[in-house]
Amino acid sequence: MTEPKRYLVTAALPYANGPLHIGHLAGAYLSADAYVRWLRLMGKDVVFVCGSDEHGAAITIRAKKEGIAPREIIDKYDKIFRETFKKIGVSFDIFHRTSSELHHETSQEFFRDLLKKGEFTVQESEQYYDEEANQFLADRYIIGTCPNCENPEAYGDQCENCGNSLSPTELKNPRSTLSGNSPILKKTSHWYLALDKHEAWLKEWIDKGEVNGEQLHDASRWKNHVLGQCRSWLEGGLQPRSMTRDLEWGVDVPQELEGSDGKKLYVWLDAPIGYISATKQWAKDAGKDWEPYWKDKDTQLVHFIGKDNIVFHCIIFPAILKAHGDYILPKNVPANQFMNLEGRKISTSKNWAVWVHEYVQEFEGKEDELRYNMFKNMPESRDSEFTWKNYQETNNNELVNNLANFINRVVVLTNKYYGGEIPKFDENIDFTASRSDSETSFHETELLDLHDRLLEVVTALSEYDFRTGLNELMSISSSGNQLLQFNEPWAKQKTEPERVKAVMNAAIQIVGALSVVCRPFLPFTSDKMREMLNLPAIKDNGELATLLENLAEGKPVIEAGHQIGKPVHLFTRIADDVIEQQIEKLMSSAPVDASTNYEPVKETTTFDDFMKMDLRTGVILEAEKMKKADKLLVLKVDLGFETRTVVSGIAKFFKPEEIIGKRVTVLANLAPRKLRGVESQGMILMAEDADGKLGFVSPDEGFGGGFVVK
RNA sequence: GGCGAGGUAGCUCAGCUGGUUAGAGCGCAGCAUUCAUAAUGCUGAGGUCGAGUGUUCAAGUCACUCUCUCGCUACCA
Repeated sequence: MTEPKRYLVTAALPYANGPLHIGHLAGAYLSADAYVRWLRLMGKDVVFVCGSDEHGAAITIRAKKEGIAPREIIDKYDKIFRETFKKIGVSFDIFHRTSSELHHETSQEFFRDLLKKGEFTVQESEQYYDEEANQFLADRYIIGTCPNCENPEAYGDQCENCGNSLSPTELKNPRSTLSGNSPILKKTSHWYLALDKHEAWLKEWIDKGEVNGEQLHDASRWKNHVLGQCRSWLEGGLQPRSMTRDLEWGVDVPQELEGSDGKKLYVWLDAPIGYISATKQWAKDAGKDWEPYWKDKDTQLVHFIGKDNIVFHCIIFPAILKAHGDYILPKNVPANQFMNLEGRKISTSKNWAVWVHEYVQEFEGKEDELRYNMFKNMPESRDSEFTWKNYQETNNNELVNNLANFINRVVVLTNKYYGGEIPKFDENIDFTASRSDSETSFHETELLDLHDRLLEVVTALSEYDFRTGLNELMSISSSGNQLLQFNEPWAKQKTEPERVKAVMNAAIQIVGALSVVCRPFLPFTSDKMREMLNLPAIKDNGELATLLENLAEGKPVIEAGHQIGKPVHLFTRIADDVIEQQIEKLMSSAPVDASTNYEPVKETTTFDDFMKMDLRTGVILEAEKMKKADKLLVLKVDLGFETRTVVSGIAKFFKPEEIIGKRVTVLANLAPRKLRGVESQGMILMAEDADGKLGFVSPDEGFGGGFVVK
């Protein structure tokens, strides 16, 4: 495979329904950013696109709940995204929005095109429609009389009395749960992408990186978990997938199409196309042509995403791109796994997270410190963990003690001995080399060694191995510390000043190289170093490539005679109390937020309705786990007058042997229902806290089974 | 239950198509050192590679069984 002419790098579009946390950074954005910054330093033609994902049901539902327009929500988070990304140094060439006109046009155009190419099948059906609520009704929103058992409260998908599954049109006297009115049947059609048609080539593409015998990428370079998940999907057989929805908020299905009324594009069709519309907008702003970036075979397309997005980026979107015909396929999709926080999963709803917009505020000027820790613990091939303690350790022990300290030593000594002027030296003087500890080494081999070590960082980055790249970076700094330690300029300055000049010159070359190669990971530090060294700011335009060429030819990074600036502390220690404060904040904010998350009180009911329920005390006699079900326990409950079999979804929280003899509250007159083939004759009442944890509602000691609860 | 990904030194993780005494960073111990933000360098201790069985001249690396963690999925009236 030849060297690509240009690169297009995408990072997952963040969903505009909440701010960014460190999991987002570790999942996609920082690796993408390092990759792009590296490409720029190598002088490559690269475009880095992203944007807010602003459609979909979750935003609609939330807007309704809060009584505001979806627009308010997406504007709020789009703004936060932009500020946060900028502050943490994620260097998009464009951050676009899927609510933009250009995006709507682009997705519709795409849709039309796929339609024209016969990629869609239209499946028409009659669906209930609530004229008052002005929308089609999902099955669960319809209640009616069951055709089998005459239960008047059967749902559109299932009757809970007889357990039969139903379709809404089978119900007698259907009514809408939204308005109570009887809905009307209305024809509706949806467009299905014939994914099954693409199964064969997708298989070949995933397995071998080939399409029609043409080698497009090296499949062995894709991550295991990415390949595994794709194969799992392909094994299951691909089904046609609906690409339209009955929704109010989203990209309209092209209006000229029959039946497009009230229909929107499925967000998962619209979102990846967001990469394309973003590229278009970028091209427009930059006066470039967007098409080669998406359509030229010499372009390398890379999607950076979290593991939750794998199938969409590796199966569905490629199918769409291929179906369209003109578009290239991604060269790699280096999806990361998840990052946990202090031993628990990051959770937005439980407020168990480190919010990036808060971090950049509270730790202003310490953006690279977070970036460093993220790269260090990047969940490249399995879930990883962020802890504040570890953040402190990596900062103090690695950034301060190793990197910043090395640079500081060199700058301080150079200022002290030479007034800040990089010394000229005699090429024939030997000094101890950093890595080999041998006396035969001299200046030139030190430069070549530096060249090789930079190359190792470069190689790691090209293989999406950011963790290794970071380690290589730090080992360059370590070798600088060795160089000083072995040669002891502070001791030799008086006795062998000429030799010290050679050593210090070599040391400053390492610092100069670090100022360039640290940039993909630590962009702010890179800038600070350039300033301290009194070197021109990096324009992200091939500086690293030039540096490598020079070193290969034995040319120094910085010429002797150059005047550097005064020492500045690049990183400073983070004290224990700062870390303790953060941990405290995390611990205290989590439960507080959970408690504000109470379920709203339901609509007022009547005493009569309440009295319809027959609640009884009960005692669990037997309990066993339901086979082939993770959550279900089959219980025998003593109700005094009889023993009931009750199936309950509590297996995650209770072991069968532990709950025998437990007093419980039972809804005794609930219609029986079959669950996994076992008839459940009642329901055990459970309390559920904000974390979803369950607890029994138990009568006091002394109550046996069968007594009335009222 | 089905499928996928993992379980490697105290911690965070590398170990590609099976091949000499299993690696890195951090932490820890000892020694050296002071130019530097009590920083640095050297040396060292630490692992029956989740458990078991098998294939092989040879297995962390392949196969099977089991077990634990995470994700998707089904089942929580």
